[in-house]
Amino acid sequence: MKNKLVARILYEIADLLELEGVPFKPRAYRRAAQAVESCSTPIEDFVAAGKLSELSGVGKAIADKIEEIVKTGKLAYHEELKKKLPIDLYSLTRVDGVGPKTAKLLYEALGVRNLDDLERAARAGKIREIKGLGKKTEEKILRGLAEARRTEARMPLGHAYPIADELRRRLRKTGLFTRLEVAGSLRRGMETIGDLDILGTAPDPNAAAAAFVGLPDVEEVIAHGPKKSSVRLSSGLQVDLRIVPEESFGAALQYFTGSKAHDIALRARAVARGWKLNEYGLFDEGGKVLARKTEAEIYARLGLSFIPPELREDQGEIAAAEAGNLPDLVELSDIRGDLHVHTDWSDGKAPLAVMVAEAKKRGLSYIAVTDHAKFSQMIPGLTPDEVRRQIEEIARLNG
DNA sequence: GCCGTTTTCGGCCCGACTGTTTTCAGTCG
Ligand SMILES: Nc1nc2c(ncn2[C@H]2C[C@H](O)[C@@H](COP(=O)(O)OP(=O)(O)OP(=O)(O)O)O2)c(=O)[nH]1
Ligand SMILES: [Mg+2]
Ligand SMILES: [Mg+2]
Repeated sequence: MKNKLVARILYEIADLLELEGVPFKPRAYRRAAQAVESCSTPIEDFVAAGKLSELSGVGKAIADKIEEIVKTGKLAYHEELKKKLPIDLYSLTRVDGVGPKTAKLLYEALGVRNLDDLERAARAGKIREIKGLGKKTEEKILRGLAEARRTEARMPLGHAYPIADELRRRLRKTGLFTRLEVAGSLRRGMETIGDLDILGTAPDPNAAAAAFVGLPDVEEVIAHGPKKSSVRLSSGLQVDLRIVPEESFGAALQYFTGSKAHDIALRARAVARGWKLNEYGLFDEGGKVLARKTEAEIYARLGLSFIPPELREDQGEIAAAEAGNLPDLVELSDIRGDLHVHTDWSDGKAPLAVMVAEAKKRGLSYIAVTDHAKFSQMIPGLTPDEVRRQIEEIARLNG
């Protein structure tokens, strides 16, 4: 799967164009990069099918570039742009607090091209001498280097869930928060998540934020304010917390759930109506509140049916919501059966009748009983005769 | 460079925190 490689090159092009002062194109390249990155289908498949432009944000020009990357592993346009600034922008901007402008400044002042150069310059105390940078920036860069060198690993959704739950439990225990919800890619149910995004309301936001950055396994405080704080845990996982006024909770949940592209599209929709949408609410020309308490109100006021978080990727869901054409998502209640169930006939814990009763309680219409057969002394299993008897009991329960 | 029941041309989201700034640019969500 070459999605990561393609995204990386597109992101670099965005930074390089931005540094040249080119307007709007950086935004287009970033949007395309993000679309490719968050696409769970290999981008090669789109190329093979000639369907790259089906990705919203990818047009003819970028589609051609993606095809070139997939076929040759590189892109002439990208290499040409890099001649003017021959540095590893992608790696350098992975350092916390280092963006394209700082990377360029570091290259021009000190010849820094990569992370090793950056570390040498920081250790030698050269960075604090650059006009516009200082001691704190140098120290922050030194702290950020190790993290930037780690191989980029997004966390599987299933690993992130329990961590988020535990974090929420610990924050709730401080007694300083009234509401706490998980937002970001975790709420959207993405297969992998880059960080944890948590939204809260609190009577005393300063105290709540202080409790957050003071959690035991916080290794680094990236930002600390009454509305927004960010930390890195000792595991390397970043956690972002937004604290908003109670009445803005719906607008804030909409903002913080994202995705970024979905947020931007919704905000543009508000602008087209002469309104403004931010994490505090939807406002008309005069600043009057149109909606803010719930997400549902925000979508309704923008003329859209409610869009479930799982669909919020700006890949056609807004048009569908406007037309009332949103697909029905699979819910827990849609699960009809369980095709792998053990009972106490082998190594399961519950008797067959209990499993059947529980399955009915959960609204399942069938289960497949898949007890072990006898094949080792170590694992309990059914003999051919027991299988026949179990089949009879199943028939009785079905009857 | 992309996109569209306001448009196929003319727009392109909005705000919080930090550091070195004497008034705001850069980075990030
Ligand atoms: N309006 C707006 N919202 C943004 C922007 N960047 C991020 N957000 C919002 C939407 C995101 O889903 C949310 C959390 O940001 P993250 O960087 O954590 O992204 P997200 O959780 O979607 O993906 P991740 O798995 O963390 O990479 O903040 C932005 O540039 N503008
Ligand atoms: Mg996130
Ligand atoms: Mg985040």
